[in-house]
Amino acid sequence: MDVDNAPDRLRNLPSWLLGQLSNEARRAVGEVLAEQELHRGQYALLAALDQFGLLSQTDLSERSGLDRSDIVRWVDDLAARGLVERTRDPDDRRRNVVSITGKGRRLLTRLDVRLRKAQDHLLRALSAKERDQLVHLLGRALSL
Amino acid sequence: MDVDNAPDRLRNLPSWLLGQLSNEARRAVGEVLAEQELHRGQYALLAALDQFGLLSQTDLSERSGLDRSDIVRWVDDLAARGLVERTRDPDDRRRNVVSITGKGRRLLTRLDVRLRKAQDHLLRALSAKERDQLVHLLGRALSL
DNA sequence: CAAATCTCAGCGGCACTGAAATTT
DNA sequence: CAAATTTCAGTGACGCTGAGATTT
Repeated sequence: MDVDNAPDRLRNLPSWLLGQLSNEARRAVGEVLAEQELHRGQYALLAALDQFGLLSQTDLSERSGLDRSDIVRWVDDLAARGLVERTRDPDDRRRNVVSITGKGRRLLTRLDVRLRKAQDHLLRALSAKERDQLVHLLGRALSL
Repeated sequence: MDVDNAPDRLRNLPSWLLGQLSNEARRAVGEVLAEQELHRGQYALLAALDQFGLLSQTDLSERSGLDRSDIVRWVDDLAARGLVERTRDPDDRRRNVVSITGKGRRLLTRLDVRLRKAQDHLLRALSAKERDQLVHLLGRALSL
């Protein structure tokens, strides 16, 4: 995509720019994750479980930005593959307690380098400093 | 979404940040466009036609970032509503020539203020200067 | 009872693919 | 013939909704 071809109304529209770059990002990350037969949502779940330990599915939703409904499906699949474990919370039997397994952790670690490379390539038109700026601005825009 | 709840692997992953903010942007813009019964892709087409005049559908795809296949569907609908016109190019009968109508132009203009407001609200956590920085960085990242 | 949590079925927007049809 | 353009049918990932079941 060369943004210079786009009309001014789109070139100056943050939401359009975000959408275009987000599409490229989705494809780039998707290719890396596909090597491990992971979807992006599943990666988000593993990342949250690795850092925060035991989580209910509601907590998982908050941490990962995924919808409660999709959590169910992703966890089903991850559990079937031995990457996470799901059990009823004995203290509050409405809740599920989800945790990552060693196998899941190793998978996460294995992905780190490949994902960082994909990000660098996605943002190859920016300097390292500019990439940091972008991450910072996106984070601020989302912190409400 | 509060990015602070997210694990570090996601908080520092440009593609995840882009996806999250892009989701918010899609919803915000979608609500504005829905008032005029427009989809985002249709807005992109109108914006390109308004600025560049007559375009083939292949050109429209390059200008708008939409897939060739979706162009067909959107133009079908826009033409049925009298917002654009589609005719065979007499000089090269493989091509369609698409143009915007007066009605289409007026619709575009009517949307400008509402869309700008929606963008401002989407990025309300950022200062005006930071918004410009963000647009600048996104544009650079897409210019390859 | 109300509220919280999970589950399940399904919808709609959207990016994309592959193949056919037409024309150059 | 090969290449370009449009058209068409369909797929898959994804965000999301609404309703039901269970438990507190």
